[in-house]
Amino acid sequence: MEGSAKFGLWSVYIRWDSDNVVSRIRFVKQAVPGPVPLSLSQYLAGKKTSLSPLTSIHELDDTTFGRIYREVLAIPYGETRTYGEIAKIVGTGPRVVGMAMKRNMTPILIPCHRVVAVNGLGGYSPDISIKKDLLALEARVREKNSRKKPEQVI
DNA sequence: ACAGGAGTCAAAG
DNA sequence: CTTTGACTCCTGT
Repeated sequence: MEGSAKFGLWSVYIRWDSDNVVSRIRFVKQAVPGPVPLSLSQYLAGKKTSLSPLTSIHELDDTTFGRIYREVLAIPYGETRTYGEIAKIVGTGPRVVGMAMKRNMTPILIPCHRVVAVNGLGGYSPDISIKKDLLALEARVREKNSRKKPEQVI
């Protein structure tokens, strides 16, 4: 199945199968007719902080890229890590982490927007403003949720 | 083999 | 403050 959901000036195209395995997510300018998973539209609306039960087609094996994707998946909603931090955990260089992010077939699901440079945003395809907007959305939702339970703030 | 990245750090200008 | 260079190491060709 495939379709797209609006996100600001862009649309989020998604293709997935009946087992909730997502084979492609991509930002497009023109909407693609068709359904999207409920969890995605709720995430984009700031009503949900998890994309479950969706899973990515990417292998999370013990190759360098597999380990990188595993670490990126573990970054909590609303938080960020730097390329260098991920690289250190996985035991590789920061540029390799950037390379893995660029080749990520399922952005948002594997939250590469939460991986930033040590001194700024870092890059994002096809448009850096999408990364900024996703991080702003998560920060806003996280702020709203923490206001409900002040004690839970770290 | 080899070039080149969504990076990082330190040193120099 | 900005620029430059060394470092890194995996991937596609």
